[in-house]
Amino acid sequence: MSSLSEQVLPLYQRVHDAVMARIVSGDLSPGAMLPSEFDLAAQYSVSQGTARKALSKLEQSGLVERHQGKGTFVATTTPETSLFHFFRLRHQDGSQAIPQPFSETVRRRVANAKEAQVLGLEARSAMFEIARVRCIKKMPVCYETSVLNADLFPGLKERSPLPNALYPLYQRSYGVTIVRADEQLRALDATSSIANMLAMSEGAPVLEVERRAFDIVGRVVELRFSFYLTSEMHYSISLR
Amino acid sequence: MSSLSEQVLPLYQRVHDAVMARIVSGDLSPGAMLPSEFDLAAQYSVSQGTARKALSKLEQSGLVERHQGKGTFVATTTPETSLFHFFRLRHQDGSQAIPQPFSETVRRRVANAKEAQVLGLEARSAMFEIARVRCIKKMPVCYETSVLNADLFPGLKERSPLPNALYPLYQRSYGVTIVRADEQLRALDATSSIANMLAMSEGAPVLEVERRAFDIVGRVVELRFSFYLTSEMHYSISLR
DNA sequence: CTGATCTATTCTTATACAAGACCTAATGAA
DNA sequence: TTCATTAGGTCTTGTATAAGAATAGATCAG
Repeated sequence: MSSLSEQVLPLYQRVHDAVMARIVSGDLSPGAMLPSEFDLAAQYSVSQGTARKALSKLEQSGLVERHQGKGTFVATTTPETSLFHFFRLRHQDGSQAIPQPFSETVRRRVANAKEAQVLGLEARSAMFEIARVRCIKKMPVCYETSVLNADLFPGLKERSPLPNALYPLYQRSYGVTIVRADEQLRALDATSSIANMLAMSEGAPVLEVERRAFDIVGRVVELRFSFYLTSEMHYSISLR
Repeated sequence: MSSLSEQVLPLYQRVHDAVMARIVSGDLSPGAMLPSEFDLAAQYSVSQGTARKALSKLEQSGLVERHQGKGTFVATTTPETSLFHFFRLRHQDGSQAIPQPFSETVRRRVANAKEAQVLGLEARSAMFEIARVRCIKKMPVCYETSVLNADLFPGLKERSPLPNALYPLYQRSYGVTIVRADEQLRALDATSSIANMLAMSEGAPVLEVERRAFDIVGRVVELRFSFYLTSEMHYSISLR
């Protein structure tokens, strides 16, 4: 009766925490089926209703999906929606714009001070930097650089060219599930190097997005800067 | 047994819908205490547990707040957080920037085609347009115009000058509770009129935000255009 | 004023049954 | 035989209810 989980937490909360731990540790990987309510109840010596409440909480937080008659499964896709949940670019008519990678370079280098601080690492830790230009209908619309802790993503450089959507790769190949992204947006005049890459004139307005991407346990695992051309497109978000 | 609510919906769902209807209609106004789980159960001839499930759903959607030992109350504040939940401007250090209204004009006019369509109204309906410049430390940082259906907000013009945060006013004085806002962001070069109002040079980059604000029942009740100066500030969002 | 008690509330846990999905074996027609 | 259909059975989650615990606040005795 000494461990923290032996606190006076409600039963359903303890079951919830235990199952969550199994998911986070990778013991239950995305797509895997969880024990049924009755099995879970037996495992933890609680009633089916209590196990059910634990699973419902996991469902609410988007960690699992439940289907009547079938079972409960670890969510494969990032909570809300599809592959492109964190792609916020839309055409003027509101339909989703999915820019294709055009050029890509993956480098290994050491973190600068800001990167180390944001990612919670020692100064000068080893990092991967992914730089890409994305196009829609042959027109470059986005330049972005992502920085990742090299320790979390071994062999990433060798996987280049990387898939269009990076987060499913993080999840499938490295067990890192992105569930949240905090972003800071600014309007800037394009620097000459960015203007070059986006085939636009220097000094034209671009939308800069600085993103910190969080995984399930709340770590910042990616720092990303994106520069969007928003003359034909816009960046679409929803506040609640 | 003919009305729609007599469908085969689960009991808790019917109770949920009924209570929600009372809140939306204003019968239960923000801050008001709801019937207890047992009272509600008696009213609708269900068990306490079923009434409880209905209330839990309302709590999840942010419509009510529950406190053990005290009761259940209609949420006074907009779901998530405070007065300034939909104010996304932040200083570079991440702290919230709350710009003060500097100048304001409220006009009554007819809707143009786009406004009528977005707000779901007849063409040339009566509207209120609120135009404001907002400042931080005497420096103008934002110009915004909001367009509202005049029928929903009688006498709005006479209330000028309006408070800094408009949504609490909508809620308290007009029973309109904003729960969601969809936004489209673009980087633009400032037009001469905007540059004038923001005391900046024409052609400098500004962040344009086009917002549709939704109330509880999913109506678009406000169409707003904001233009932000993002040299000292940024627009901060969180995706999940 | 203080502390015990009472009352009204939500919260926790348990149980029973309903409904959906899926598999398998029986059935029957071609 | 072969194939499609059907009927049951079984495992799953969903719905409904009840009983008692925990909490907050008011009341009342001292």
